[in-house]
Amino acid sequence: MYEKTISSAVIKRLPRYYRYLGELLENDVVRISSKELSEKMQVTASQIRQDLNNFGGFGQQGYGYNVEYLYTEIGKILGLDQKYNIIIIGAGNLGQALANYTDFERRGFYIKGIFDVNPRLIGMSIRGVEIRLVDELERFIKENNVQIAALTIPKTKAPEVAADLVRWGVRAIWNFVPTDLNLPNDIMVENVHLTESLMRLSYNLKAKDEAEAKKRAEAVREESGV
Amino acid sequence: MYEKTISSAVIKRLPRYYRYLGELLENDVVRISSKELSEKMQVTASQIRQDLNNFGGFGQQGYGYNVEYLYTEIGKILGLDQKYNIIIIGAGNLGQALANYTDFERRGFYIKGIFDVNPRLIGMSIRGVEIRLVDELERFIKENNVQIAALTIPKTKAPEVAADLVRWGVRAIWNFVPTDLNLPNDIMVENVHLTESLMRLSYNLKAKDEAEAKKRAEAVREESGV
DNA sequence: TAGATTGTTAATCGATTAACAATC
DNA sequence: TAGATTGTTAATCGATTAACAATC
Repeated sequence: MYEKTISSAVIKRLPRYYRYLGELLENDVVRISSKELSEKMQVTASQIRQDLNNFGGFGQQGYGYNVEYLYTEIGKILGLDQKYNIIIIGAGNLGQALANYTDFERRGFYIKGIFDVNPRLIGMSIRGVEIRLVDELERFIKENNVQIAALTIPKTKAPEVAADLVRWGVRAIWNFVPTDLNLPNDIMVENVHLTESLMRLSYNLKAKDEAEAKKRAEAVREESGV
Repeated sequence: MYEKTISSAVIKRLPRYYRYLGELLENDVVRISSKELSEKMQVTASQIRQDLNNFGGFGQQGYGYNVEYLYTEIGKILGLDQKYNIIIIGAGNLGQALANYTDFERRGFYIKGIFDVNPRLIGMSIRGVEIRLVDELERFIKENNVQIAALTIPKTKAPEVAADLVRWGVRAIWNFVPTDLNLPNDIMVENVHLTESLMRLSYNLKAKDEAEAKKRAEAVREESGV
């Protein structure tokens, strides 16, 4: 029996559907058609129906989708009906910012520990979560059923630390380090590369400037007679 | 004359090429073929050549690509030969973490100001950059040629603040707020949605668990005779 | 010159959109 | 029942990969 795997383009869109449905729910909207939703989200209705039907038929002909039901179902698909224990490796600015972000818990992601190599930070705690020395990692991961590790450490240390984490039982890495981690295939890696994100912005700014400069140059050429 | 616009799939890959080439450069590698690079980066050589040829012929038949030259050229394409002034709106944990991140300056992104509504924070400074009251935004943007604003404020305020920023001259928004900003087409928006990123991780964890459970179930069925 | 590797055209693959029968 | 809207198949579009002539 063959297992159809869902394309990553579809997975990327699911959280956005989830967000829009959550907002509709907050506004007490009971039902919505793919057409209405498509107008709000600026995608095609066809795409919404195709995407959802990868997972099942959640709608009803002639009616559309029940907002609450669809919201719950997408939540399940995304695994938000489960709880995940997270640790943060690296208690620098970004690590601390993540630890302070309260939104994750609402979705079932619980930050259980923060680790650093700097002994000065040890004992401090952020929102009740203690900062510990990395020496404790192995024991902590095993004892606390840690599934996800957020990596916010310097680039040079990242490959080694990531390999350790995996060896000790972590199944997914949320990687904020600007490098590619080469880990076994069954380990999930989700990259958040902030500098790359900024570069895309600057590309677009520059491309826009160049397009405008070109347009201006053409206008001048035309004026000066052809 | 017709202006070919580069697909966003290509743009997304450019920073990664840039990163790999930077590392090669650090290791004093002088030349590289698309084939060698493709093996390092785990993409096809064909894709590398296609991507680059959107912007020009940077290589040489029989030789490959000069690492330093290609690095510099991709930098120019990404607009990294220019300087950008950034402000951060929202001096919470994430805003402060961004302000502390020194890597951005290396790429030409200069954080010029941090703004908040909380008067208690005013006067504090992070790496020499003062936190100011949002009242000063309009004047500051105009006087400092600010092109990019990083948005790290609560969701409820985001649409209004974004509209103001654009009105006062900001051309690009680096949006950390979990919402879609509806801004004029000529304003660049780059989203960093951390919760969505975590959701993709949890999707993958769950999908993997389910696939394994299924496999186990099948194994049992076979054992019990068919 | 011979070998290597690009730049580019053609073929393939996958994702998006359109269309419509099924059905609530 | 008639109208609306889904689920799904077919058509289109775009992106990736393969192939190879050009050329260093």
